[in-house]
Amino acid sequence: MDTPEKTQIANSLSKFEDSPVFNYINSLSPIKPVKSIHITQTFNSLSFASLPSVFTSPHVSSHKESRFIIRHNYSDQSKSDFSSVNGDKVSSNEGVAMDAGQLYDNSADIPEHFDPGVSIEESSVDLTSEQSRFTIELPQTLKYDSGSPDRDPTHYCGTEAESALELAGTSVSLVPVVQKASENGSCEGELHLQRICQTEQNKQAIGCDWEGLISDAAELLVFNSPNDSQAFKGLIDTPLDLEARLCTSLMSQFQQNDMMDIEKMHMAGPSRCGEQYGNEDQTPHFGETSELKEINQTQHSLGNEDLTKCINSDLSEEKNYDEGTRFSSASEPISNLHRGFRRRCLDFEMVGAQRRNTNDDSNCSSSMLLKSDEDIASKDNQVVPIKPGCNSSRCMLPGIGLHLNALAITSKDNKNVKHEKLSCGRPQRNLPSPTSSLHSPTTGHEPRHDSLTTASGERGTEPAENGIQLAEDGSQASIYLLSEECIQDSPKKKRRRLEQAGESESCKRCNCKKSKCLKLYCECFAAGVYCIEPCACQDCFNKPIHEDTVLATRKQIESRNPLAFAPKVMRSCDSVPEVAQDDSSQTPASARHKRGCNCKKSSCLKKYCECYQGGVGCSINCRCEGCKNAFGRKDGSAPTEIEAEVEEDETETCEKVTVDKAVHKTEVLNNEEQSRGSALPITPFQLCRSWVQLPFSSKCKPPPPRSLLSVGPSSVLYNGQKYGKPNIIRTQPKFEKHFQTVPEDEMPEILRGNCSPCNGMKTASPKSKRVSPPHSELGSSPGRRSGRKLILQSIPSFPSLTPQQ
DNA sequence: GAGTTTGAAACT
DNA sequence: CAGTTTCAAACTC
Repeated sequence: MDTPEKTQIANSLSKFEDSPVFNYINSLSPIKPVKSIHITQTFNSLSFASLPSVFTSPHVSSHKESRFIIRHNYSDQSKSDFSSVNGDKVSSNEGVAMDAGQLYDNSADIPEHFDPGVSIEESSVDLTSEQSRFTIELPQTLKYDSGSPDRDPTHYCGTEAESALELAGTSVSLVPVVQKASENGSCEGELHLQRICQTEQNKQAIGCDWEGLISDAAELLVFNSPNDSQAFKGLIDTPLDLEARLCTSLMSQFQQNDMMDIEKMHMAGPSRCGEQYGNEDQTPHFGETSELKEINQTQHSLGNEDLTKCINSDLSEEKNYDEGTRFSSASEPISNLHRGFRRRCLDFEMVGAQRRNTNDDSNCSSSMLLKSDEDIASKDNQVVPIKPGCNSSRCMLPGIGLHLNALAITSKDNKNVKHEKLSCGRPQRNLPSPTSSLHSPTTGHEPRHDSLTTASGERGTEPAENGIQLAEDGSQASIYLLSEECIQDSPKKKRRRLEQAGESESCKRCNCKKSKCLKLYCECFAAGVYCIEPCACQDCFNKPIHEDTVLATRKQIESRNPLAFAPKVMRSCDSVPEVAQDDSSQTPASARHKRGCNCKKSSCLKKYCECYQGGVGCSINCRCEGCKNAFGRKDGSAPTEIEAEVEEDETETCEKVTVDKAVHKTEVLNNEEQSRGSALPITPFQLCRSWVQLPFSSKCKPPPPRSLLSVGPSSVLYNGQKYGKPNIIRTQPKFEKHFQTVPEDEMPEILRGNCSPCNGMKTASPKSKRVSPPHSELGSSPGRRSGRKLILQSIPSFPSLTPQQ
């Protein structure tokens, strides 16, 4: 599309390139220029939305990922331009990203990426051009559309170079597919991508309204990029239907927030759309603000906005779902978390995401790239579930943006997903994490549920269908299943969700009565998410309405303990897969509780024990008495068994192996490490990074969320559990459920990764109840080193984030 | 669903 | 830093 639009885009691109932020980003980490792009965007976004202390919190970083940022950028700038620009840059960046990816492992894949990238660019260009058209037209007619669509496209092209590339690849293929799909309107399950494309096409044809959908799809694609083609297809397919449904039902509420939610979802992970929407209506998450406002304005302007949003939400959800499925394959546990994230993700989560981006970029980007590669390969297959591909380093990657997504899917709900997720996924409580949950497909799910719940009735029937289809497809199926469940508004389902979510933490619900949900007692608050419907809290101040209060309180708490909002369970390695691979064996404990537990009566066999709850074995840091932690005792006895088994499996599944090793090592190493007292000073940034790196990751956020973020660890635990079938307690911790399916990738990463982060976290913790020994992990594990390098690189990004705050 | 237990978080 | 209190989740009945 050589049209003037392109020229505009090119100009915008040049602007971006010229922008100091962009340059800064590029300079930051050699690892992933692509991410840098994101970052830049994030920065922009950040500037828009005040990302207060939240960002500072590691938690946040972990959870959120590029998405938010990206979107923000989009929102900020002419999206179309962005997209085009991004596309161009992406190509260039891709090279960098590719390099990073190569570093990680996927050198082989890189070429593929490039190719896809090229194709992608073209495709992106087309999209952008189309989008630009829309934008142009829309402004006239529908402004809001331009925003969403543009953004999406931009996301597509520019946001995540990796994803973009991947997406581009997918998108390209998708477009045709979509068309076909639109014509045929066939298989929803298989052809999410097609649907998306269709939706896009339709939108184009239709106009602004659809643009939003398209953009959503694009976003989804971006996030899902890896497996996108499939996921997208599914998304696309469903979206149309869903759109109609959702739109009708949800139109009123979601519109504005959807974008944000989606973004958040991506970042944080799945959370209930409905809830989020509801909340968002009141107020966006912590971070939401300027961007949302802008979006909202634009959207509001259009009556169709609702529809678009709905669609977008749907798409995003679908995407999320898809991602979730994919990622779920990678990171299962995330699913639940994602839900919560999505709906409630706070801005800081965004920040976290950003951080993640930086960190994850290395990891994620690599992961993304890897995924993308895989995806690309899989794309051809269309529906092919991601699975094991992940075995390779890529598996790890999944976590990055996807972790949240993965979390979104509850193990129970998504059996298929679990299997698929094997590749990589990460549960994160905080989710804030994690992770960021960039994509947080799960969030998409949940949100959907919430929102859908209302609409669910509408969808309700379909879900089953979708579910079936999805079942076939696997990842998608899982997504659908989730969506179905979510959709099914029946209280029981909700309950299940909540329960699951609660377990997973993704959908945390609190029951605070005296803390006003402004203390770490409150799980929601601790996880960096707003309280939502399911919460039974009293006098709750943890709501968007009280954003200022929440932020202030958060700052306070963080001032006391910078790591307060960091995931309790640390995944040591988020860093690069490469490292993870190397480290896997070396790294002591892939996941450990940040501070360690202090159990005296529970023998670390009940959820009272945070370690157990997080699915992590107790470590030296723990001061527990009579530790019988099924995931790993202080002494390491129990875990060893599991580990041994795991090891056996490892041979088969590298990831698993790594995890187990990690566990063993962690235990053993922990001892060693403790003795060593790894010096790696864990600065908050590092911690954050670590979080970010957390594949969950996130996670983040932990996403970030204490537990959320802990995803990484949980994954580890899971790994151990999974692998360690023997002693494993059936009552798996929240994470465990997720992890059951936990993708190997995650595990490997964690294992590989090195656990430095954890250590850092521990050390960083102000209270420092726990011992700092963990440092050893970082230092000890080679992988860690590599991870650190990455971290360092990524670090620069952080500063920017905080400053923005 | 109410009550108890538990351990983290917060406070002193 | 240690001890105590507060709090809410986890658990039990």
